[in-house]
Amino acid sequence: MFEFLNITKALAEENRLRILLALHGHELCVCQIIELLQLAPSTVSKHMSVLRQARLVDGRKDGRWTYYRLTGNDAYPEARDAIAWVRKSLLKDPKIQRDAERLEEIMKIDREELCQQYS
Amino acid sequence: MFEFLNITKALAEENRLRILLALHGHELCVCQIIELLQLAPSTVSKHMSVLRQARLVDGRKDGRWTYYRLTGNDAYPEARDAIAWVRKSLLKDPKIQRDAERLEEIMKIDREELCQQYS
DNA sequence: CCTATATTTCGTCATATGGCGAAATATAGG
DNA sequence: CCTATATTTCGCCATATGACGAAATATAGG
Repeated sequence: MFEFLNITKALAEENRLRILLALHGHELCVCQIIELLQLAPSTVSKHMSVLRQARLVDGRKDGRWTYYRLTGNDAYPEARDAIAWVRKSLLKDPKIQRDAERLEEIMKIDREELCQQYS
Repeated sequence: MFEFLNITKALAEENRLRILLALHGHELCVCQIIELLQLAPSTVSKHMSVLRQARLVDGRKDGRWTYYRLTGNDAYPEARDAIAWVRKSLLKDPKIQRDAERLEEIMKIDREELCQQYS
């Protein structure tokens, strides 16, 4: 129950849902998520920690950057099902579609250049 | 997005999850849910209104009593999938199993007798 | 070792939410 | 119409949470 509640609470916030959808199919570094959501680094970091606690995402540190990805298939079943349900439910949502478009642009930007804006 | 968030927020609270699980397979009147959760009538009523707003449950007034049931198959797909996911994830949870046992006892109690305790 | 920089942690503030009791509402039954 | 009763609405309080900026941490690269 406790672990399941970690998941539902993690899903009960718009920005975290946007992050989950943005992470589909590739990992992202924190500054890319910051750029997408236009939130303070500390805020995004907190969201990532909530998502990680719920075991919906996993983080990997590489040099100065931290990359997050969906736990996906290697996740435990509740998390995997959750991600599938969220994706199915929101894929056609206008805000999510706009995010997907913006994300394509963001991923084209050189990471050095992108990150320097926020620290 | 707004409607989906209504669902995830409704699911992000332990007592509401217990209510959803308790409603599987039959409708319940408010005083039965009060007895199960041991919460004040006003608190339960608020929870039911949150669940109803999320279109996870539906209420039907019959005389002095209000009966709630899962929207289930006639629900819109996001709600139906949510209920199935929650059920699958929590069916074996100890607290939920104890609820199921207690609920069997509660449903044996005459409704007149049960309700009079709380108003 | 020193500096720059990416991220996290911490403290604070404003708002949201769960809980209750009191009052309001609705209905059954005299 | 009056009373009893099931439920909801409202107002209040305590706690949880999202937001930020400042400080702390970790790492790359001189």
